[in-house]
Amino acid sequence: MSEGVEWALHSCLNLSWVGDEAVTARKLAAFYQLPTAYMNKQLQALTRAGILSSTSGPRGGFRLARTIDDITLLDIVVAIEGREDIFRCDQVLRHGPGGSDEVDYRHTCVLSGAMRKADLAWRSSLAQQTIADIRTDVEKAYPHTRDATLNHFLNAG
Amino acid sequence: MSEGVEWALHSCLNLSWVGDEAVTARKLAAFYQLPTAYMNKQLQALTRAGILSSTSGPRGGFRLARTIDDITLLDIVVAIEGREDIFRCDQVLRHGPGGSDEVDYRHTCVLSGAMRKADLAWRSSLAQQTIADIRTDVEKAYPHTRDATLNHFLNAG
DNA sequence: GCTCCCATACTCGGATAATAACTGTCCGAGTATGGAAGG
DNA sequence: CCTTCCATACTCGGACAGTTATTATCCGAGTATGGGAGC
Repeated sequence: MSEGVEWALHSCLNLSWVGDEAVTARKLAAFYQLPTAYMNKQLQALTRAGILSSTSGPRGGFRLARTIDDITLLDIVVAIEGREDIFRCDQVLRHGPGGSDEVDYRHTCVLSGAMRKADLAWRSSLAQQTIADIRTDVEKAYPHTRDATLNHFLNAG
Repeated sequence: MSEGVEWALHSCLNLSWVGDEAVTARKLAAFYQLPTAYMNKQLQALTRAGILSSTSGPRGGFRLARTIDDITLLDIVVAIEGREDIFRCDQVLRHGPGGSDEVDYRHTCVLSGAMRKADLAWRSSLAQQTIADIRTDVEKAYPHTRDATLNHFLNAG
């Protein structure tokens, strides 16, 4: 899985602390000493998915487009990685004896169904966790993080 | 995820029908019109994992090394893909403000934990399904498959 | 006829290229800013 | 002094290379087979 997911997750969390002010890709990347342009690429993906909104020009940047209650980990993963399942079924049964080009074996193959079941368990777990939940947990476990992050974005950089 | 997983899953199922006789990589690949040498590579991985046992020379090939009750989908996935999590945590917090090289953020980072939770749900689902279960389901849904497969391996090729 | 031996053909196994995906980078299109000119 | 305009600098956005992982292939090491020679 692409490492961009990790960047996106942390950036969304950071943006939730910053609040309404737009933050540039440069600042979000510098926070973790990551390449700016590539970080920008991930933020673009989040924007296309409707998780962030972007503003051009001076005082521009990215900000959250929705309430953090309404941003699940699955949303972010899908925005970066795409909608495809972890296990991709190439339908080898199609080329086996008695295989047909007109059957969608992703629906009939038992193994495909079994793997899909696991995929759904994964997605379900991700869909049940929102950025709001994560933020709450972080603030409970590491109370200083919020202010430290806020200061770093507003003062430095 | 590597397509080799799909090949491995179907091959294990097919081997469970064949029984005790060794089947060559050539035959297992030809069954789905797949490249022989690359199929061989996947079967090697399964052998290293202790799922299959291999025999060289004439009348050689691969056969199941364990009871199908004792082969889970997770075993096969791990044999092909390795033990790494779906989401790999590169510990970006390490390079953030206040980050330390001596902390393992895979254990402290809340986001990492959340992603790991989903990974575990996925693995748990895979671990609960054995090849025996799959075989039972296939034989119920498609009663002719077992004999058709057996005939194809014993007579043809 | 039976046993032993050997050449043979067949199989797996790991080392080696071709391809695709991910990672990283660059420059152009568009925009809010901030100052200068004019009223 | 206030308003309007414009040049400017800054931002995102998509198009372009470099690098790693996946896909595919090849040839050598080892082994059970099957026939032939010898007893």
